[in-house]
Amino acid sequence: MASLTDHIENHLNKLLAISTRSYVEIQRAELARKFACAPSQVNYVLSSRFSLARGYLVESRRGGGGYIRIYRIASPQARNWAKTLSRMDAGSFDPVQARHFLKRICEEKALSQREAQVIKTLLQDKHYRGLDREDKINLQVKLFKATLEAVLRNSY
Amino acid sequence: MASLTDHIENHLNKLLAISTRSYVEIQRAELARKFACAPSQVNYVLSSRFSLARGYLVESRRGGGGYIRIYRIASPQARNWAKTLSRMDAGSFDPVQARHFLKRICEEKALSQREAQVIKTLLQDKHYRGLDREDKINLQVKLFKATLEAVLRNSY
DNA sequence: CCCTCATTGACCATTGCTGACCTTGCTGAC
DNA sequence: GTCAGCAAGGTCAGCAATGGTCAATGAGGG
Repeated sequence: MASLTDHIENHLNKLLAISTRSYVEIQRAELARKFACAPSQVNYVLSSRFSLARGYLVESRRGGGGYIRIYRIASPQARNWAKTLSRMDAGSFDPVQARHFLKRICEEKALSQREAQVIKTLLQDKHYRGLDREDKINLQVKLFKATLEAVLRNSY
Repeated sequence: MASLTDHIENHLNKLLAISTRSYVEIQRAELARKFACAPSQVNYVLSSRFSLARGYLVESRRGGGGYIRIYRIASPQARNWAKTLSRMDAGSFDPVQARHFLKRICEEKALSQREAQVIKTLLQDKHYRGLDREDKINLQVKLFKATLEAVLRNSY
């Protein structure tokens, strides 16, 4: 069911695709008018669909002549994923960010759709019902890291 | 005596039959309205008639613009694995057999080496240290099944 | 009379959307 | 220079729109 958020996401992705630069520049109010929604809806789309973990960078300026720029950032190399992975621990782990990370390396072609799907499954809280929060997070981190490392090991 | 459940099952099967895709997409509330029943009745139909054991997969999303998708697993072979999977539970689960199962579907080219590697990783006991034996087995079963379901869902 | 399958409702979780209020940058009057 | 005023964009709490779970209850068939 394509929601408004989905439509706006699509629109922005199209703009990015046809842009000759590495970014696309929009005006929040104008975009809101085009989709007949509240301006803050644009912020919602940006934060839920164009986050850093998904490989985008958003930059903006307020005031007269203000704008919002959305950059598609260049792909990190495989060794950087390892670094990112190693930085993850129970303390800072966030399943949402982890999912974004998966989507990202999937887009980089380092992971197939199916592989991503499999690993994403491990991040679903429902499988860990009955455990306390700490055990759950701990397992999610461990399995997430272990499985990704297994994949990356096998890609050479 | 055709029960409400039977009627809904029939309806969904018709939709599946005429669908051009490998799945049908519905909205729980809407379907409940059409059959004048409680929304949770739909969940009952899904779990009792469109289970993995019967060769179906169900995927859903909550929130505004949410949906429920029902997939019919296309290949008879895959339906067979699904049945095997659905029979696995904490009582009978055995990591050794699970590995054999992986090996088999790997040989049948339904699973890549890398995918198998990922799933094998989560069968390793070492990740579950600190949990009681029962919790461990429980998690291994759940994750094993859930990840393989993810593969099935993506094998079209 | 039981036992199993079917139904329901109360309560919960997740995602999307909006409006009220806040912050920042610019420009012009004085 | 500085202060008022307008023109952006930012934040966040809260409501809306979905679907999920589970325990209690009902209905039929043996």
